[in-house]
Amino acid sequence: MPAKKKVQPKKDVKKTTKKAVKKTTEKKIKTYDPLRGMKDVLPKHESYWLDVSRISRSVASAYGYKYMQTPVLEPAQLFIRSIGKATDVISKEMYVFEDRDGKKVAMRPEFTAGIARAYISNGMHSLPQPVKVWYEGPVFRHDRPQAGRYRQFNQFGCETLGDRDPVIDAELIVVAYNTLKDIGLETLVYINSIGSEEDRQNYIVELVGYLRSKRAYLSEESRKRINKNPLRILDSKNEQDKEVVQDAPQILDWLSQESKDYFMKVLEYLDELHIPYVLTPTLVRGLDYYSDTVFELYLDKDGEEDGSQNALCAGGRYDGLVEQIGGRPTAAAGFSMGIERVILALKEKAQQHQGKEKKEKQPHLFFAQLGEQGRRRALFLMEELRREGITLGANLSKGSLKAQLELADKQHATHTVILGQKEVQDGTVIIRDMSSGIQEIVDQKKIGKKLKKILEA
RNA sequence: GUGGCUAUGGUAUAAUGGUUAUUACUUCGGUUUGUGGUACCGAUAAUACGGGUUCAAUUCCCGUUAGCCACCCCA
Repeated sequence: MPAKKKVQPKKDVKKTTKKAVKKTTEKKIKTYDPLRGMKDVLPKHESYWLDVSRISRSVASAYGYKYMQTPVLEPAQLFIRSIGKATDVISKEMYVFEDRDGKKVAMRPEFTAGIARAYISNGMHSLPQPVKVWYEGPVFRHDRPQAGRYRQFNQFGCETLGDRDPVIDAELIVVAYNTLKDIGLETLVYINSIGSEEDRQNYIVELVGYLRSKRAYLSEESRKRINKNPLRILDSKNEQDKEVVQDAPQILDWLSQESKDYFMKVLEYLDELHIPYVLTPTLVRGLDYYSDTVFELYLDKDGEEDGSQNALCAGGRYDGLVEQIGGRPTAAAGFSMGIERVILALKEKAQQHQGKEKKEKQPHLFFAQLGEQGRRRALFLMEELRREGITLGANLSKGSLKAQLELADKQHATHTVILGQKEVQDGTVIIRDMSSGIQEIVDQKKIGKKLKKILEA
């Protein structure tokens, strides 16, 4: 304590001098960064986001899926009941809080539960079955951020509710596969069946028995999981564990005949569709509601080993979920895709292929204006042109022609329309070819036609 | 949640226990007022935050925060 007291006065002196210096040199207001694990999507990445969105929705609707939205906020209990209290997603990752009425709410950690809830809330069981929907939007998980892993991220996904048929499972996989393919990513489908609830219970008993007998050879991590979550040991990355798992009983051998037949049908349909899949007996999903078919789509990197965050898409059947949250028994299945991961993969791919791909020069137009008269006339003319479907870049707040041409150049404009005092008087504009520098005087009434010609060329 | 690495203008970087913290790009302005892609000049702008050691810390130490990586888990 006495030592501390000695230091105290010194501190004060330092603080005041530092502050004094800061105050005179700058007035700094605290700035804010995005919250941990949250990302700004920047204009320069516009095309990634818009392309992925456009392609995924067009594939989904081509297969007959309809768009739907559910709220970001739902009763916390909905997710707890459906995903499972013991799962990591619920027990340590969900954003839960009390709203101003003291109601316990959660930000959705995934879409499926909300979709199932909406199916019940809106009496969708009285629609022709099955009901096929797609969705897209942000979900939230308070996990530790890493490459390809954020606390707020976006999912695109499809769900088919109200029927149980292997062809549905196969269709969902095709939609996921084709979406990624159209986006430009070749993937491999990893697939397994975890059977019915009963099958799984029987299997777990057997598995735990086996693991206990090999307890000594397991990693410390996995030993803890024997009782808590034995299925997860199956896809452990630990080398020791992998060896033990190799000889472990396989869930496929414990499926009921019905589940086995069902799964075989799914695989047959996939063969029919020429979808490359890898039968993966160790694939188990982290959410409680899955039953029978489960699958994941990974980037098809030939030879390379999968990183941990490479699952672009995952899904499966969840026949018990709707009933679990209070609806009538309703078979259902679906998948969801991590948009950030898809974009990450696209960016990596773009880097690899840099230089190989030609940059297509799309004609882009710029409108430069000079002086108050020119600006007024420009406002009017651009409005007219836009109505004709011609889009132009411009910066009306810039005064000098030099600055505007500079901007036109930065935007890779192929042609620039120039309008100054003189042109206002004459009722004309100058159209400048940016690569050759050749300029042409055009009557204002004919700009539309002229520009359309340029755009078509 | 656990462990490892990291933190300098908007971006990318240099350097240092001691004068005014380097350079490039970007942004903005200018090089005689109406012509860009080159050149030149100028302006803005940083040692993440808090504490400690020291006469002196951006530099060394500790904590916090954030980022990256691996694990856990997941999209």
